[in-house]
Amino acid sequence: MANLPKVYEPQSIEDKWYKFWQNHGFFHADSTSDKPPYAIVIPPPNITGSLHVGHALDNTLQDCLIRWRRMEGYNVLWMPGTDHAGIVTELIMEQKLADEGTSRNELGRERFIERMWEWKDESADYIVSQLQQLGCSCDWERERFTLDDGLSEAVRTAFVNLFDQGLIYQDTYMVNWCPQCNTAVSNLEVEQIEIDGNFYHIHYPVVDSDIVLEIATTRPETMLGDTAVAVHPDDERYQHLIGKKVLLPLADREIPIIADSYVDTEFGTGALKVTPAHDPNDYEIGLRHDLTQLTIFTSDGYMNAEAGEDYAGLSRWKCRDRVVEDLEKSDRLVKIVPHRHAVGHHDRCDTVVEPSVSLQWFMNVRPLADRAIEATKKGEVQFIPERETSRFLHWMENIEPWPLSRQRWWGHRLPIWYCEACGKVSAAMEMPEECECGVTAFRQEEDVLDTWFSSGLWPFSTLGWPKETDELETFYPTSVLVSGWDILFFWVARMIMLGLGCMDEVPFRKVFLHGLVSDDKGQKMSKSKGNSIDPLDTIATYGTDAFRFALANISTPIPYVPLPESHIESGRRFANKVWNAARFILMNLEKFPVQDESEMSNSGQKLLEVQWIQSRLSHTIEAVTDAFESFRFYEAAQTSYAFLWHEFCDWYVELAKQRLTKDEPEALWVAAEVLEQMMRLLHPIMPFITEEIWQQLPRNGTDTDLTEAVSVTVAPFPKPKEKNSTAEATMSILMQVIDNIRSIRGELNVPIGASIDVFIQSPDKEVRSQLETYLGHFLPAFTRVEKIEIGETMVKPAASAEAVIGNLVIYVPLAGVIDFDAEKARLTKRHEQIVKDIVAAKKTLANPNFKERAPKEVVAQKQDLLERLNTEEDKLSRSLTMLSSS
RNA sequence: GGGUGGUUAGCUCAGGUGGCUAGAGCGUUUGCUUGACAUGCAAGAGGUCACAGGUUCAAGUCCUGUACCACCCA
Repeated sequence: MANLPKVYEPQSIEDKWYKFWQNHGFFHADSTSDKPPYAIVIPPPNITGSLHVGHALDNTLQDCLIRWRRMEGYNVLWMPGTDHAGIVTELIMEQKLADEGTSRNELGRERFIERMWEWKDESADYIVSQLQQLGCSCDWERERFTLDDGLSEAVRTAFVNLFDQGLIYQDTYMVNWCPQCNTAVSNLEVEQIEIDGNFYHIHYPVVDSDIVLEIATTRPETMLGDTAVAVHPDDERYQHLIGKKVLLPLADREIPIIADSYVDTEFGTGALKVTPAHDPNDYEIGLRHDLTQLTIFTSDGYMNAEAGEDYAGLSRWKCRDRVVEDLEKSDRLVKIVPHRHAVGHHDRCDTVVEPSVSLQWFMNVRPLADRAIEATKKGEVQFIPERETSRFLHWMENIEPWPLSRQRWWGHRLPIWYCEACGKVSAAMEMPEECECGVTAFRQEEDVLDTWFSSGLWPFSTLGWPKETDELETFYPTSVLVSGWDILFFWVARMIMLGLGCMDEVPFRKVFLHGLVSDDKGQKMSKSKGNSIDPLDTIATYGTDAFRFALANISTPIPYVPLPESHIESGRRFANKVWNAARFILMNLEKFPVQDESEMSNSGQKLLEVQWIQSRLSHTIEAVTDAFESFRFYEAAQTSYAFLWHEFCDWYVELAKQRLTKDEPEALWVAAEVLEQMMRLLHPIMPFITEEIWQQLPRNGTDTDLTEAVSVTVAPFPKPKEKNSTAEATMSILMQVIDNIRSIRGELNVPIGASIDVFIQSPDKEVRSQLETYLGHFLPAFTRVEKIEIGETMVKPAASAEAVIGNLVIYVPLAGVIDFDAEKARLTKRHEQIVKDIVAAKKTLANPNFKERAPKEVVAQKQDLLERLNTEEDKLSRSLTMLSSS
């Protein structure tokens, strides 16, 4: 065996094993297998360059599930791919073009798209390599991209179907318009951000009177598009003005004063300027009162001619300044009051959106939303954590039409055809041959679809839909979707609706929504905030497995999961611990080779510590399996960590060492077997180190699935065996005795090298016998002891420290060493705690109702506790008295 | 304004359906180069489970209210 380095070196093994797995085709799913299917479609990363820590978390958790199920014998498919991510990717490209001194308009649509494809190839390759470095066991032969031919066909098919069902329609409506990106966006893409703005109070003079109406607005420039002023019909202050007109300052237009109950009398001055073309609420008021919609902005956020010649050509912000200035000059500005309010920003470019009226394509999602609600209520799709269900349902119940079209180039052009002659609109997979009017010339819609439309088809378009493929047959609906909760509405909801619409079945049975990775201040990590961790840097510094362990370890069910550096370091230490445990075992196996692998599990079967560790291992396997089952990855990680470090290494390996000094290798062989199972158990979380170690370990030869497996990746996931509560109980007493002796030594500053004598008194014959059998062997592994004496009764040796465990007392004579004050302080502290616990236990037991109503076991347990505490208290208080009098 | 989640050790978090003497990691104190591991070993310190009521034999856990924090939606 090669020399194993003292410190685990992840870099030297990760590439090797990933290539090994790929060369063996372990990740490739079989579309016609008899094995039960298990499928996950990856949330396709945007081709915006590199992955961030959120992707690392999301994909680590998916890989855990995938690897676990693969080992459990499922026919596993992890479908990978990337998303063209229309607007964001275009923004990146536009920045690149600007750096090159050109622009997308200069390039033209065709050349621009070519550039995008070049970028896509580069970015997708990089993303794939990052996922591979993370250890993701995706089926790379099936990698997809949302603009692939097949997926594009799926988009057109879905679109045409929905159009034919009357669910997709064209309409002139108010939408959120991004002047920066020059496109409509949906509500979801608008982020409300609180900003410090102002309330501008403006006088609107009432026509043919001396009265002025004071209105307050946060956006004075929009007054140029006002077509009314509204007051509440019941507002006594303004009753007499309803039906009159005001002269709109600056524009010098007369506009009506109308009554509408939308107006909040408490808010501002109770008089609302109405700009139907540039405010969603005003738009509704405008419809109710048949007001003119006066558009005053250009699509890129400048004032147009309707704003008046003084303002046309100014930007929105310049215009605001000019309007305020002019109002002041004309004495119409009453005051400016600071006012904090939420303003909608496009989430992709942070530009303030401009609500505008335009002609767009919409999808009426109501019918599919209703089906999604029904499917959810029937449990056809289940959300984890459960609270997400109500968030989902609430959103679905209040869903609004989905604006589908984007005035962009990078994406799926709508399969909408306009007849050049009669203008007839039709939806079709390809350009129609002839229009009803006999003309054969058509023009395809210029707009592209919202990116989320193609993402919404992802769970079945990647499996070949609309073709009827084996993959669809085998893997749809997929098993689970893993994603951050922040895209529940954007993506998960759309997949469910479109899945129901196209496949007549939900796209996945379970949706696991994990938290978002945040920094130690609780802020979501993001590149723009500059507080994010780069996965590749982290992997280079700590190793993939350490990083993955940390990610699994933090993924508790809270909305923001902090990932401090210390957690990743902790992961690295754990990897190193695993490495060194293996190193110890492998080094000693050279000296004590396993004689008969089929006999491994029977090795040393009569040894208490063997029975104990195997029982503890079973508990661990059970807990980890259950944790994966219910998406509690943190529990899987923590349970494995605690067992491997604090039971296996701290106790069992130390005991095995002890056996080796006597040339008894059975305990070592069991250690090898336990470790072998632990490598399988940990493999989903830490794939690389487990493979490296597992390959070198002997395997129990009775299980052919195990012995024939060429990789831990395809070895069976460990199964719990029978537990042994007797061995666990006995071991627990021994461990407590040892702990107490070590405490005495530590707290009373017994020199490390000094040997001590130990006297143990116990009235329990069985316990005495167990101590006699094992203590002599166990103690030297953990502490330096010269002589042990065990008896039913015992006189406390002079100048000794003591410890009490129930009715068992330990004396450690420390003549010349003992510090009586320290010993007294130690016992007093323990005594005080016990007295407190006794009071509490007595109080419970004193209550007659407790004995009547509590289950028998609970009562017995409590009585038992009190008895033990009383015994300990008795012994401790006696010792304390003696200490005081000496 | 509506909704959801949170408040447990110095920090970050665990504590399904109420029932051990409330846990972990990190940090911290003390002592150790003990033949797997100083990315380690050993021994400690550290908590009125936000507050106030209520239900119950029994509340960190369930209910109501309050305070504060975070997020989502309008």
